[in-house]
Amino acid sequence: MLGSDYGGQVCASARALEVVGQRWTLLILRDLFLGFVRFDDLVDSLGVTRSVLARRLSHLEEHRLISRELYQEHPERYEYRITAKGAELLDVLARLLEWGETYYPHPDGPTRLLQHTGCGGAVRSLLTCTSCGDHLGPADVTALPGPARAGMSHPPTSEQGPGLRHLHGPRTGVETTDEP
Amino acid sequence: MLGSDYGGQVCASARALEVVGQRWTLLILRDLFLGFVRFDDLVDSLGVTRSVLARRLSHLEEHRLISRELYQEHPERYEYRITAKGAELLDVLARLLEWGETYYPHPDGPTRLLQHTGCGGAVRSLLTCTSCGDHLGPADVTALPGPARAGMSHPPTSEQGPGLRHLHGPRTGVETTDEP
DNA sequence: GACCCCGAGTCTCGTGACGAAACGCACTCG
DNA sequence: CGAGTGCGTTTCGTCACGAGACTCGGGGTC
Repeated sequence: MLGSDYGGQVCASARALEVVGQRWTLLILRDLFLGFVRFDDLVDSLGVTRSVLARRLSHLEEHRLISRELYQEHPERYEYRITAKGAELLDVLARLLEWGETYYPHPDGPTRLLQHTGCGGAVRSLLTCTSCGDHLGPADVTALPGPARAGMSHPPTSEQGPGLRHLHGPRTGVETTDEP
Repeated sequence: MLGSDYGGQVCASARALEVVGQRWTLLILRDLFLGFVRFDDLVDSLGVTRSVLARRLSHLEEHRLISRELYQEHPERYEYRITAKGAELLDVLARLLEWGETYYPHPDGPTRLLQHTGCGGAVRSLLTCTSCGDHLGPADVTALPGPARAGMSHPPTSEQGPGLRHLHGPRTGVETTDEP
């Protein structure tokens, strides 16, 4: 499953998902961040098949989200490091982690915490307005077509345009059906 | 289910990806946010197969990330709305969008912009320290095992622990190999 | 040298998810 | 009555994945 081609899509999130949207890819980056940097460590930690892992690693390297570093010659052995480009996806993982902890919590409590290395505080990924600096909820955000999208497809049944107006207020709690 | 099983993983991001990690799922949520809320609109907008779309929608509804709303009786017709639970993944999409625009830009410029509905400013997803309030880069963050992970697997080759110490400084530019 | 161990992939094979496109259904409209 | 609409479902071939054996280069021990 999870091929990587999303056809003629113009939206940048589709292009991002063509690179990191395949099965295991994001989890591999998470593990690299956690310090699992060698092939067999990744296999053990993730439970991914060796063949799939090899494919993903070379794909990630091709796109320069990771780099291979020699850590031993005779037998040549490489470990994998996240590049800056790859590291910028950490926010995505952080948000996914928060979301998972919220709606599918582990019975014994959180499994991972992110900490600000400097001050030791907890780290969250927040939607932030670069103009007024406020932290926003999903309902405070409107999507606009950018320049590259002049006259392209827009929602047909425009009785509800872009946005989430049926959810009201920031960090809304409506229908917050937490479930096991 | 549906090939989305990430085995015995304890980490919450794996659990999150079991729900939204399948092909098309995140893009479906994006389109719902943009206002494509009916079946055929989604098919046209995404280019996804009808059968796959139907599977994804019912999976998303099962997990209460979306809800079906009757918009016409005789023939019963439903449209799909994002719930608050689903809307909280908007951050993930926002970050993915930014990342895609940065590293795989469309020749004609950005394709989507996110705007603060209140003040009109641009919206970004930022790692934020809840204690000191700073905005952080990936290299400023350390991952800690939480309570549910007492004595579980940690990186074996601990010569590099969790974190990204080989990238230095916030929002580092090292190796920022932008490429076509 | 004989033997086993290690880490990092590669190969083979069976299953199952996906893509394409036709089909079914319930209802409206002319 | 026949055509059109909106929403799925079915069928079928292909391709990606999971499981696990296998290869390869080299080290350690005796």
